[in-house]
Amino acid sequence: MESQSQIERLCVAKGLKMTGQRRVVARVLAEATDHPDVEELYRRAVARDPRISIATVYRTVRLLQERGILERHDFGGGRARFEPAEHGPHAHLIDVESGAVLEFEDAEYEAAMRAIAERLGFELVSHRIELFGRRKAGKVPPR
Amino acid sequence: MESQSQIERLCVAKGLKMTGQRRVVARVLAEATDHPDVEELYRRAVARDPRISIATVYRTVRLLQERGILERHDFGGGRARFEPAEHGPHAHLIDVESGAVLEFEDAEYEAAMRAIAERLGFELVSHRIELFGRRKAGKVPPR
DNA sequence: ATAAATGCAAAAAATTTGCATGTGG
DNA sequence: CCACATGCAAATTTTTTGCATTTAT
Repeated sequence: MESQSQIERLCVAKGLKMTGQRRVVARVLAEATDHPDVEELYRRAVARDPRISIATVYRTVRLLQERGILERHDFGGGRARFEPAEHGPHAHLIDVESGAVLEFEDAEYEAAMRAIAERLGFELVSHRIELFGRRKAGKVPPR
Repeated sequence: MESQSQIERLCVAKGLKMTGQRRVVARVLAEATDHPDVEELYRRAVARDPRISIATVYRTVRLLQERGILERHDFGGGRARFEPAEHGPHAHLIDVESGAVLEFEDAEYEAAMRAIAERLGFELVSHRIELFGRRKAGKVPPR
């Protein structure tokens, strides 16, 4: 049997019943290096196992989101996109021309964000940092 | 005649044809201190002038967004929410319990964000900083 | 066994669009 | 005047749901 994905481990830790479908979605998410939308997740899931419906994908991402396992993003383009939350602290830089999403570490800013929240009387639960930029001439697109 | 709203001025600057409906939406947006969704914008617009349809509100926010006059946000809860872009540099703190959105200045971080983008080979076009927090016990909700 | 998950298709929401009509420049 | 904006309702798109059936524990 294939080894458990990180996402699946988190699901189990949260006491979720692990069905075949959820395992497939978990694996697809764990393997994604991009930020797929539901339609794309569904496509990838079906490729692994046709015995899954889009309704289940919707139900699953919603569930994982509520459990804090998944993060939902809106990078423009109309549809919600997802990525595992345990991806470590990070922020996004979106290329406004191509829509490509880069990630970068923001460990140094996390404390600062927490401090801001504290100042306003809040305990920081999570954060989102998104920079929208235009690739500078002469620069190679970072891979 | 009522004085022109800031948003309307921007529309004119962009060469947009100013119709009664657009003027109303512009004014509603200019007066909003919150981050209304389309439904809410429509409600407020209709209150000012019933001769407006929701389709026009959709068309208008899309147009203003494309022109960079409006910003679209996804604070969770499923629907897109809007605010004027010329609102100055700012970031949001969302109360995860109530969904309330606070704004705070982030001038001190803007330079840092720009530096990060530069490091990655990008010219910073805009950014988005969203903190999600839980109100700490004993703290009064900031106004 | 049994409470919960799934598929399917229908329903509900959210947004866009075609077209006849109205209107700003 | 006339290109473009609007209203309206229909069409799309996105997401949720009801219910009979299957499945994990």
